[in-house]
Amino acid sequence: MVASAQEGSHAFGSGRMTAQRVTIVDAAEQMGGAFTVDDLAVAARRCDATVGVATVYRAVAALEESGWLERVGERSGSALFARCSAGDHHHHHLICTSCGRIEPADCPLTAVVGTVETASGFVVTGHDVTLYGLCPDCVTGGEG
Amino acid sequence: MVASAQEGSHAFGSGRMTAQRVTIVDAAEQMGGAFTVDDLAVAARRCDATVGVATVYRAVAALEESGWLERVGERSGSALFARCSAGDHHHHHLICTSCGRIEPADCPLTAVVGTVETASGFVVTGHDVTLYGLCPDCVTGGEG
DNA sequence: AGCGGTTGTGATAATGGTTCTCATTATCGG
DNA sequence: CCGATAATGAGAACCATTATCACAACCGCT
Repeated sequence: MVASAQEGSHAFGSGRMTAQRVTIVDAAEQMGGAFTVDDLAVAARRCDATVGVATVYRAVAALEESGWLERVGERSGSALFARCSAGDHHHHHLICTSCGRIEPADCPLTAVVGTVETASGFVVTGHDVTLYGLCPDCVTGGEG
Repeated sequence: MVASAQEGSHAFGSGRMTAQRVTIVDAAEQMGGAFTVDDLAVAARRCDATVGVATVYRAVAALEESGWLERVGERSGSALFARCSAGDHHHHHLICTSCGRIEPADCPLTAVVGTVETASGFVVTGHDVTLYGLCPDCVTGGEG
């Protein structure tokens, strides 16, 4: 399924669905795992060579705002983004250090925040959690 | 206690202990909570106006390498560092969103990693955790 | 279809943090 | 003190990101 400019409600939530944004959304959908803004710009330009860098940055910002994309870390100074497949649900990410695959993970912290608060005296209002490891494919394929 | 150039073993682990590095280490010790490289450079220059930015960056990199400093996040595009008071012990950080104070916290994840692994099929090999909240002082002083 | 207001676009300049360059200087073991 | 070499400082270079600005596309309205 490919994004369409005709949709009244789209990945951007509000805002106009322009041809460039369709291109960018399509490119993002075809990305496997995480990507930088530059990766996305390169991919988008394969469909429409006229798409400007600034447009990609703006589109990514808008897509992140709408929750369709999520910032999942960084790689050598560039922000990494990925499709968010977990919707509004509070979650974090499992990043495979072998193949780069990114999966959402239920927040493992809610159960232990109280313990941390008691131990530290802090009132915890938010947190970042990123788990690194090997995805099932890389575990079975790479072990041994 | 102030760093001394005479010590054979110092914050840098290996490498030469120069006057500039002493200045930088002293400045870092006098910082409360987290600071950017620029903050540190400004502070160091209050003692020795000739300390260059590049030197501070290099010193911070070396101090991070030796474990004496730790990268604890970022603020508006600049990396944040803080003295590591937890030594080699595996830990994370509690960052007060009100005063910026940073405290080490025991890792709350070890107990639940197994659950995540079972649920996801990933083999978790590492993780980043940062907790944001209000430190005891800001809770009692800022509430009500 | 025409209009006006708004939003998005693209090229490019600007910004800002960080790293690199390189000649010079300081440190350290002997 | 000496030689080897790591460290320094000034500024340029670098890179990701953001701002600027003139122009085009889109929307609702008539």
